[in-house]
Amino acid sequence: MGRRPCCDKLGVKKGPWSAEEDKKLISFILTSGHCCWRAVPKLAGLLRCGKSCRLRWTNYLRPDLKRGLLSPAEEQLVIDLHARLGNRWSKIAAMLPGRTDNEIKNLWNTHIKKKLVKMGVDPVTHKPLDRQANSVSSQSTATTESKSDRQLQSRGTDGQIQSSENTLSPTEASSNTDGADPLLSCLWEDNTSLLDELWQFPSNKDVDYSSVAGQVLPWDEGSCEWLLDDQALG
DNA sequence: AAGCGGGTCAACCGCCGCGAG
DNA sequence: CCTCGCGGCGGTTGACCCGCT
Repeated sequence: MGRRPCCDKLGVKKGPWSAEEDKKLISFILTSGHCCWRAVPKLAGLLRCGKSCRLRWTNYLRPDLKRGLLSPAEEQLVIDLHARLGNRWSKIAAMLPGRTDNEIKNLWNTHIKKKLVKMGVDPVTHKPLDRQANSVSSQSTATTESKSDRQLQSRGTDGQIQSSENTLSPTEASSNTDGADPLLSCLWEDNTSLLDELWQFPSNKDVDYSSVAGQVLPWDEGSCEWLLDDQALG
């Protein structure tokens, strides 16, 4: 016997979400919340699996999502956190307000990973590739994570992290968040008033993310120790 | 202009952990 | 203590886009 599917596969729609479905999901969650994801599609009148609804909401429709490219500082933080946490994307995402685990995971796999390899850094161990080969052969355990972090940071001072690939200035990065998906902005226009009443956190329109992307962030200081100290990360 | 290949990202799949019964 | 159901997580897939030849 195989594993029981998460939802009744019969009559469950798959694939990309339509504007109509998005609208239904948004208005349902804004008015009723999501007590139980399994029940959401039925109550919202969607032919979708509960998981699919949750994913769509958390990764795309959530009002506190920050869209657009990661700022160099955010990118550096992702690298730093990955060196400590590994592929625990949800934990990493938790440190980046408005970013989703899926988004960071995608970014890591498509962009940062290659960038690190290009820089000669192993994206898995965060150690220099050549040195790592030596350490593997000599079974050296002397290199600690913090050490590799420092190596990474020092590379940053060489202009590698803030390399020409990262030509996006903070202001450009923040302006990217303004260029929201036309569909989303359309959807949110319909719900803005509702949203303001129902949500504690502000909508995309109300947030000046330039204050995040453009100003000096705590992790700009070159370390996110304070974050890691404060949070229980298992 | 058409074909191809690489990059990007939304979405799915299946496993895992946790809490309730 | 055990079982079951649910939400969450990470890996993977596939459609779409874009630049290059």
